[in-house]
Amino acid sequence: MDIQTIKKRRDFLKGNNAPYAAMPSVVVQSYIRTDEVVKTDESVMMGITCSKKVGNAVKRNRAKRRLREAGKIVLKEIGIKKTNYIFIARKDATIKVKFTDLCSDIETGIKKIYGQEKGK
RNA sequence: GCGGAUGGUUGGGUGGCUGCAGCCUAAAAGCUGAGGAAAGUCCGGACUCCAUGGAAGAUGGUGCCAGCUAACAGCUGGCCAAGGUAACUUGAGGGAAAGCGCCACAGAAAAUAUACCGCCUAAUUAAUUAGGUAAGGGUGAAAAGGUGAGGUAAGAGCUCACCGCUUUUUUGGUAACAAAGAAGGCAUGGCAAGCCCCACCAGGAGCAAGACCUAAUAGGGACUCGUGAGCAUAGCUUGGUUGUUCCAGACAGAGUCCGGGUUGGUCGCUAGAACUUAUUGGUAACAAUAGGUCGAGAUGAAUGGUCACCAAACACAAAGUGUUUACAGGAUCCGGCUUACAAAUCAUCCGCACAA
RNA sequence: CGGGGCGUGGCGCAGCCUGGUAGCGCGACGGUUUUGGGUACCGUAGGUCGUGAGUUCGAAUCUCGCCGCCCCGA
Repeated sequence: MDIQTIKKRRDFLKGNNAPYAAMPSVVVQSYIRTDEVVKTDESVMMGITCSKKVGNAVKRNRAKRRLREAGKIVLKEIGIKKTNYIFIARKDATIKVKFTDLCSDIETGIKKIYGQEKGK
């Protein structure tokens, strides 16, 4: 499966209105793309947000790397086509938590979002 | 041994599996892949554009002297002052007899001087008045040379000795400055990180600079000014030209508004005032010569995950186990400054104590 | 990459240029007025002036370094 990165600012802003799941180490947002332009592109897209609250440049870089690595592993398993996933790093927790816990947080976060939608 | 001073170095290491970015390639394989501060963005340059060059002013900066440097507010060496027993450290360290301003409160007086308590003389019963004086008291951060002696009605650089100060001469030093001599009898309170004066330096903007490609036969529309025109040959007037003015010079087009398209790609982009070793010159900063080396180039932005062993520190402590390993991540490049930094380590020097 | 501003009682601001006493409004607390509350009046407490140094006799104020926040231009 092909995993692309989200590069446009407006794609991130769409995530603000989308359903989200706040886990101890990460916040997950996700929505299904409906744009005319990206209709032909069926790949899974992943974006990472890492604000200044997380810390200095070293901490932000480390959080981004961990999320990128963990997101890749998880989305290979349960990623849905034509869907955008946004992972937001949290202060201290994203860096300090064990890698396997980070993966499981992302997985349960995604399942939470789409489980709720089906329930409604 | 204890306590200090100065300057420097390292900034955990090795390997396996799996991933990322660049180069190379048809593909694979392979190679390379953050720092001493990459940081803060505080200075200085290179580079690019403003066609170019010069001058002045404004504004800003620097400020003992000499040297180094591409340049600097940097560095090196020296001088002076302050601190320290010392090694050594710190210092925006020119000018207050160019001018303006300020010095709260207290105090007589805060800088053209003046006189509260005093001291002395005269008038005078006392008190007071007139005059002399600035030694003493008191105020203050600071009071118009200091100490001692002479002198005097009491005093006073009034006189003398020493110290300080000013002017000047000589000697040493490239210089800052130092030393010695002579003269003056004291004139010049402090603040310039208040305005200012003097000397020196600086054109502006910044890699989102700038250049090219694509969409695209990319350009179009409106207005204003100019290429020139007017007068009467000469000459005069009139355009913009990176923030002001002027001069030289170059240019033939320039400016404003409306509307349309893009938010893409390529270059700039890393071989350089580079790093390193040796020699020579220099007290040193540094320079020269010779040899060797090539060490990131991303653009929602690359170093991650995991395992094993070793190293150091700490805790529990019999082996061993557990925890920790700082500050911190390139964004055009370089030289500095400032700030942050676990732990380890090297060299030189000083003081005290003890031993020989 | 470049430029500018701010930090002062619990909150919002003066004072800084031109150095010497930190003040105003709201709020807090106590009292008076009222049957009670509000209003009004009187009084009281509360500030390392972001932080570290320097200049000065003396720094919220002047100068430099650092920290935090905000804004602007390309």
